[in-house]
Parts: sequence; structure tokens; C-alpha cells
Amino acid sequence: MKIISWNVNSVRARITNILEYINQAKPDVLLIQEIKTEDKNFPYEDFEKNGYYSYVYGQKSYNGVAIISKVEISNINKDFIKDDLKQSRVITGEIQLKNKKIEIINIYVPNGNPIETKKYDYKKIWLKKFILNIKKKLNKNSNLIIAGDFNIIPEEIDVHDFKRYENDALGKLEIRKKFRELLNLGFSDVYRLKNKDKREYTFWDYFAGSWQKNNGMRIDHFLLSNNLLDDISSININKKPRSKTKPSDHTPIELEIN
DNA sequence: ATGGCTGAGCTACTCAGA
Repeated sequence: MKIISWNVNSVRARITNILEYINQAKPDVLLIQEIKTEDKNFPYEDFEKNGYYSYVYGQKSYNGVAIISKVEISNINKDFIKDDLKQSRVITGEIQLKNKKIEIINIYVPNGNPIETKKYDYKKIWLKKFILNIKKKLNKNSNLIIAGDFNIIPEEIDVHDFKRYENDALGKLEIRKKFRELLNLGFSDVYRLKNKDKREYTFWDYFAGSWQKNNGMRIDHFLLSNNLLDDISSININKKPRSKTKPSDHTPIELEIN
């Protein structure tokens, strides 16, 4: 089974790129973030024509997440955390893989910049609640996949210039510790597990040739509960979509489990 | 080193992203 996570930075502005990509990559389940639209304006038909059903948790202009799937998804839930600002950032659903019922948690973590503002506090509180709920969830199901845009640079190796981000909401130690807290609950960062010293990124901003200079960061992740680690076939960051015209600033991360 | 791009909403410009 192929599960892919991609922050598309507007599903409507990106629909041509997304359809081209899924026809080549052929995911069973595509987790997207930053759809930037309300449910009623989601391009359900475009995905349906390509064999995918969409489960959408949208919001006007900002945020929004969705699960696009060829396989059956059960128990879709849009209330994973109580969000004080009522932002659409988490959608979950269950898939069946052999004898395992796996819960997929698709997330778009708040950016949190600039620091020393309410936005940063919101990120910290959001992460705290999220971790607490993951902890509870683990007690009921030991087969969890957390995927999406974490807006966290886990380690120095995960960004082109760490110095520039150590006082940023994506790279501050306090935030990176939240990522470690999650791992310590019994998860693995699958990309880093399989690529010990490799420097690859999932995001390059639109400014002054960041993509051309490879000034990127690795902030989109697949965290698998350790119970699922033996089922991993491969993990891959696919840079091709970032090189296209009118690209998202993020590129997809692709997981194969069997 | 920042925000020089980009998108949504809307139709001039702000908010947000990372």
C-alpha cells in the first residue's frame, strides 16, 4: 500500500499538478494539507474521475486537510483535537492492512512565526494537546501513522542553514523537543530511520532561488508507531513536483507499507 | 539575513506562509 503526504498549498490552484502527480505516483491514499478552501468548493469530481474518493476538512482561505483515497477509509474524524482557533488541521481515518487496523492521522501543524507572539503560543499549545491525544490514542490502537506538515525541523541536518532557524518557530529547541516527545511515545521518523545521514528536504520557499540553490528544509514527515516498522517497504521524498511550473512550495513524501 | 514569492478573498490590499 502506497501512502503519500503532500502540502499542496491550495488544492484549487494546484489541481492540474496534483492530478498529473497521482496518475504517475498512483498512491492508494493521498494525504494533503493546506487545501485553502471550504468543503463546498473542494474539487471532488476531479479526484473522482481519477478513481479517488475525498474526505475533506476544509476552511475558507487558510489551512484545511483532506484524505484522498482509492481504498476504503472508515471512521473519518475531524475532531482529533479541540482547536481554540477552530482551524482545520487534523483529519483521521482507518485503513485495513492485512490483519492490522491502522489509524492514519493527517496533520497540518501551526507555523508559529513570528516567535514571541500569540502565533507561537498557539503552536506550543496545539502541539501539547496533540501529543496528549496521541498518547491516549496509542492506548487503544498501537498501529498509528502520523503524517503531514509538522512545521518542525527535527535536527540540524534537516535544514540548509540551521543557524538561521534556531530562533525560528520551526527550529527552536523547545519545538524540536515536542517532536522528540512524540518519538519517545513509541514512534519513528521513517525517513530518518531509513536514511541516517542523508540531507534531503521537503520544502523550499518561493523566494530568490531557494529551490535552485537547494535552500530547503525537511518539515514534512511520516511517523509510524513502532508496531508498524516491520511493515515498511520504502520511504521516498519525490522532488519532481517541486520542479514543475506553478508548484507547491512543498514536495510529496511517499511511504510504501505491506 | 530577511521576506524580494505565492495564494485567497476580492478587485486594493491584507493576511498568512516558513
